[in-house]
Amino acid sequence: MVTLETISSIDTAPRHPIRLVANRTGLTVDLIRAWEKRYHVVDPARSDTRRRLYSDYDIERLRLIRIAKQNGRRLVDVAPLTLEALRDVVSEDSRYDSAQDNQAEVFRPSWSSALEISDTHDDIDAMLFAVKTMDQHRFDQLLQEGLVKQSLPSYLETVIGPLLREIGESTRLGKLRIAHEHMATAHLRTFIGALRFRETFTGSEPKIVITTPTGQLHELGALMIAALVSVDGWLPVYLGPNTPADEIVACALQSGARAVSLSLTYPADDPRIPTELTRLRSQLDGKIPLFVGGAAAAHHQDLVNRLGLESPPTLHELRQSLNALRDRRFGKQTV
Amino acid sequence: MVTLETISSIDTAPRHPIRLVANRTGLTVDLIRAWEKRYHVVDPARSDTRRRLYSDYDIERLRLIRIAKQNGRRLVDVAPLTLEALRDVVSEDSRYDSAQDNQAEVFRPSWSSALEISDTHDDIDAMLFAVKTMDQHRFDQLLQEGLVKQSLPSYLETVIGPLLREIGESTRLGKLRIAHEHMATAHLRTFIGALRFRETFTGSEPKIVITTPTGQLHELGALMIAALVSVDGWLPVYLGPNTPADEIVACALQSGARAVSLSLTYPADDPRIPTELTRLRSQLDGKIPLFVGGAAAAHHQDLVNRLGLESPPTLHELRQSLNALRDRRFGKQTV
DNA sequence: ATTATCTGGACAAAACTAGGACAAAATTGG
DNA sequence: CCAATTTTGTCCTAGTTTTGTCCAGATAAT
Repeated sequence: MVTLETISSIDTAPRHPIRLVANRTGLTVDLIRAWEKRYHVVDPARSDTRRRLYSDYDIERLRLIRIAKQNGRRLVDVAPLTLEALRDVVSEDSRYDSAQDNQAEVFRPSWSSALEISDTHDDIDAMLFAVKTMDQHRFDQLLQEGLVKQSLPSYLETVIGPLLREIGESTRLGKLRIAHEHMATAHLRTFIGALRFRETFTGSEPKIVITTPTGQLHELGALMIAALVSVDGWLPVYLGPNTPADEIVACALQSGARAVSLSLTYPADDPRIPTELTRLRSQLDGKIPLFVGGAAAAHHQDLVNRLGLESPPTLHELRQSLNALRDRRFGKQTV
Repeated sequence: MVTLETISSIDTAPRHPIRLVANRTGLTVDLIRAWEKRYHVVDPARSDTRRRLYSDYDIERLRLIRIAKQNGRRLVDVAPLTLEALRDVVSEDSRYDSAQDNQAEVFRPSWSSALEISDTHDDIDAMLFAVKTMDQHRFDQLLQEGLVKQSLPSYLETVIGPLLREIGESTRLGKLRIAHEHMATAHLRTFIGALRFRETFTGSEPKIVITTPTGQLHELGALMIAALVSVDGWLPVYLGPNTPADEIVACALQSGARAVSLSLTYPADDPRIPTELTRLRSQLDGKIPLFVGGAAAAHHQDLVNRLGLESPPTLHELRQSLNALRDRRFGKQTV
């Protein structure tokens, strides 16, 4: 059935520090306190040392109030409302003119008990929360903000990659709906896809064909690689997912690519993978190196070794290999 | 207190701040005040600090007056009318005015005529050539340049749509390789996906869930629709391709969407389509209209009629239907 | 030892109000 | 058709309220 989780299952146990609440709601710590001071918007429990401890119920309230404010409500008017009344107001505003986002659902953070240490973990948590609550605008905002905090490569490695794994995992465990995953994927697809165009190309960059082989429909890994290598002075020829070996070869030859990179994610045991890889290897001959990566690459370690493909275990090492390859051909000296 | 609940009958209780009224009516704050100053179009109550507080009745009046103005009425004439008289005027105007879809006119300037048609054909040729020669950079450049020549809706309709058909056709006939199609698709996917973000969202737009049903893997049509409706004041909730009916329903409910739009392309005879559409229709009930479009929609005409789905044959008509739906906020009150 | 949170208050930015100015657009008159 | 007039949307100033941010000194957590 399609029924959403019941509202009554909201947890009122106080346990979240103010910082986490700020991360999830997109409000600042100061603002949450100011609202409490002025209108008693929420009235969190306190630890024995007077630290505020918020419940999921409180977080949901704050989230709804943020939305109500965006709809033009005044804080004075919405502050005293109960959670149910808040839902009604937000939902009414959304029905007749609609809002940022709307209806709520419980978020039960199973894995965030004591882990809010690192900055990136907070970011990912906030992103997951935005996905769970279908807050598209906030999700885009978080993606964008996260990028300015660090370089593109480290961002991809420390935030986007883990985020993808979390979303996949949560969906598999039923903590996220497929619809949530789809929405997140669509946004990430556009976001990462657009990253390629941050770089300016001179036309003299070596080209690299990037795609996934037949049967592999998940393209986000490949897209990440495309964005990544464009930073390092490659021109990605991105073919999207599910490309037959013959087509990859044709493309590599026509475009004069210097390398080919494949991303393997799911399913890991697709019988077409060995066939396609072997075919690719033989047709590309030894002239064009073939890189293989992704979560499912490990399942084919033997094959990769036998065919002599490159399979750097991390994005970082992939970059290094590619940089070496790029410089080698140019005759530039490393070391 | 009956404050924020009943919407069945129009409430005269004053409770909405001016910003919310502006959001709902699409008028500016300044304009609402100016109308009050000059003609006492509405006469809102005041809070104890002289802030204006509007009732649902006021909002409905303002909304009708805006429509009356768009239909060519002068403010002087409609300002003193009662709500009932306003309804009569508006419904009479829209009866005689077949082009009640004023928005479309803005984006479809009359000066875009014969000259552009040949132009767009040249553009499409150039794009096809860029695809054939795997000249990604040129392809992106052409996509970008084409957009500034005309409005987004007409661009999608006259250039991107035909281009997609050309590419599909050419690939089927063997004039283009699959690799070419893949590359073009990947670039178009990112390009169209990013178009959504050209619009600035105020948070007051009604939402529309856009996706393709299970088995339909081609998402570009759906993506075009997402870009299209975002210029008309909708907030697309884009789920990408291949979404099961249950998930679509869950998403529509959770996000409070006012409409759902599906794109059917290939395969046209997938047996899952009737099942999924039927399921969708029954679970969405009559409350959320379901739009169906795309090349394969014609194959299911019977089903569409039987289920009472909306299936506008062109993008233009889809826009008109959606615009009408967007502006029809209050249920049609008989008499 | 450094970082996070607490309280209370100060301050600044944003939003609203009132009244009026101004120019674009529409209408009227010649 | 042009010119004068009216209508209408936008913008400005100045004063008020509401709201967001910041600071200082103290306590707690890591």
